[in-house]
Amino acid sequence: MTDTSDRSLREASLETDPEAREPSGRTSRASAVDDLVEHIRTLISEGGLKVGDSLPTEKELCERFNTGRNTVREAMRILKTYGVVKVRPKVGAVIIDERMARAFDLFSFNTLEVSRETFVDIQGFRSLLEVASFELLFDKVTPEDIAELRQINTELLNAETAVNASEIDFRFHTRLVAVMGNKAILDVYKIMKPVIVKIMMKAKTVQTFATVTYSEHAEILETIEKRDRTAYQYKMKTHLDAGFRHFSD
Amino acid sequence: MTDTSDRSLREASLETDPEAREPSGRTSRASAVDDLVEHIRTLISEGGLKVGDSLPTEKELCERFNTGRNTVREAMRILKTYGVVKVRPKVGAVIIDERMARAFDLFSFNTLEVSRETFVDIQGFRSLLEVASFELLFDKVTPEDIAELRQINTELLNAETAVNASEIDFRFHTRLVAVMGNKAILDVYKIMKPVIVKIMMKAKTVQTFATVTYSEHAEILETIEKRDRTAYQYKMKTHLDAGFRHFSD
DNA sequence: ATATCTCTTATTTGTCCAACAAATAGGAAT
DNA sequence: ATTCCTATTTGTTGGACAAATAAGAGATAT
Repeated sequence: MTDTSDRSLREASLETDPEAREPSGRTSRASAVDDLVEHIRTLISEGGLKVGDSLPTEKELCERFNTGRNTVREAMRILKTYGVVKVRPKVGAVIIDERMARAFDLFSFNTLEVSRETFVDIQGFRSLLEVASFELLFDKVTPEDIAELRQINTELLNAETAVNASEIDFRFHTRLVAVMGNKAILDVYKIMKPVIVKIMMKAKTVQTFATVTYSEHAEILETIEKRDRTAYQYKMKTHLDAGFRHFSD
Repeated sequence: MTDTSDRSLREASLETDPEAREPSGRTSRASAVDDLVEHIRTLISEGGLKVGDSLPTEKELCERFNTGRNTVREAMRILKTYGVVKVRPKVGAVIIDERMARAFDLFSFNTLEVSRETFVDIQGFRSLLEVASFELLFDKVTPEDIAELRQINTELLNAETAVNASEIDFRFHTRLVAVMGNKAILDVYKIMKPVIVKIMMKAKTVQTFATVTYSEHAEILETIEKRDRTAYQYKMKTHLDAGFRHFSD
């Protein structure tokens, strides 16, 4: 009873000023949560809030935007999932920037099978990063890099499972890409990790990793050491295309 | 009163079987929401649910995992933000895969200024995609591609604002990357859009776009038409490095 | 009689409120 | 300076109602 009257009263007061709280000219036909997310985003940008600054408490957000606490919580949950705020009890919501880490989570849902198209696309991309950019790679690589790469490669020999081995395989190629010293490229590589690892494991046993993969890596490292451009491109391309025959569709 | 007794009763029953509901061996010290997300993820994978299949209703999830409805809603909100479910009133939550689209949202928070490091990284990446991959580009490009690129470039002349012009500039380069026919590369490019557009706008007016940028694009298109590898690489590299001098730090 | 359309109904999601538990920052007391 | 207490804030739950809508019931035309 009292609840009902309260509601109609509150909603009536809202009706007198519909869409007034919309910062941009959008239609406001979205859900209350989406609206609120938009509000908080403008609150961050127009308030000039930087990483480390705090957002108002849940209660203050309720009052400021005239909405319920669960709505505020769902909006904050979205922002948390985006990796732009970190909520700590009592101290409130602090602005962060962990969007890259969230992107990793995003693609870690690994239920779907890798299609032939995805395989071709991903390996084509990797070919671009790891084969075509050999000039940059040869220019920047140091003996320490090669030593580390060789160290990672030897771990392949002791891997106990194919899953374990594919993780090491991925680390080898990640370390190679890291030589280029470009953070954006490295981030992209890490984001793609789940798919790449899945491709690496395709039709491979732990023995395959310890024999075929290991020696291919070793040969690739030799071409890098000798700065043999032609051999590097050939070996790496062959290495990346190895899994191709398993898509006989 | 009744609320309190109910609660303690329920929680007591839970205490008898702590962590029993944990599918994996993780500590269960995470929040109820995070636990529930994990539960639903295993529900999807172990249930073999595919895109298009439906999840149980909120109420069923409450009963099955013995949790409150708002907790279920926050968990579903996370999954919605990830782009793995789409919830429609009455019909329930349907499994989708719009993670790539969500990744775009993720990086569309554009409050932070582009640092010199980010500029160098991003442009280095673009250089890899647009300069180093000229062989692939020249191999696949068609007269229709070039016609479309030229059409996009002419739109630069009629742009009314710098924001508008930078969007067209981005479309030009996106179209160029699309020629390679690799979806993964194109997706990465689109994800980076906010940063790239911000870089494009750096210290440029709408006049700059209509004069300098326009003619640089036109020259690049000519080198592609003539399959002039050397000229293409030089022109494109120069084009990408243009904004460099604005970082005099 | 069948098909199609409209209306009703029951179910489900969206939002809000109230209550309590858990964590903790900040102050009070020692 | 340390310890304890308290008030505030977030985390979780239950309940209520509004809004949307899928499914079924009923009406109408062919």
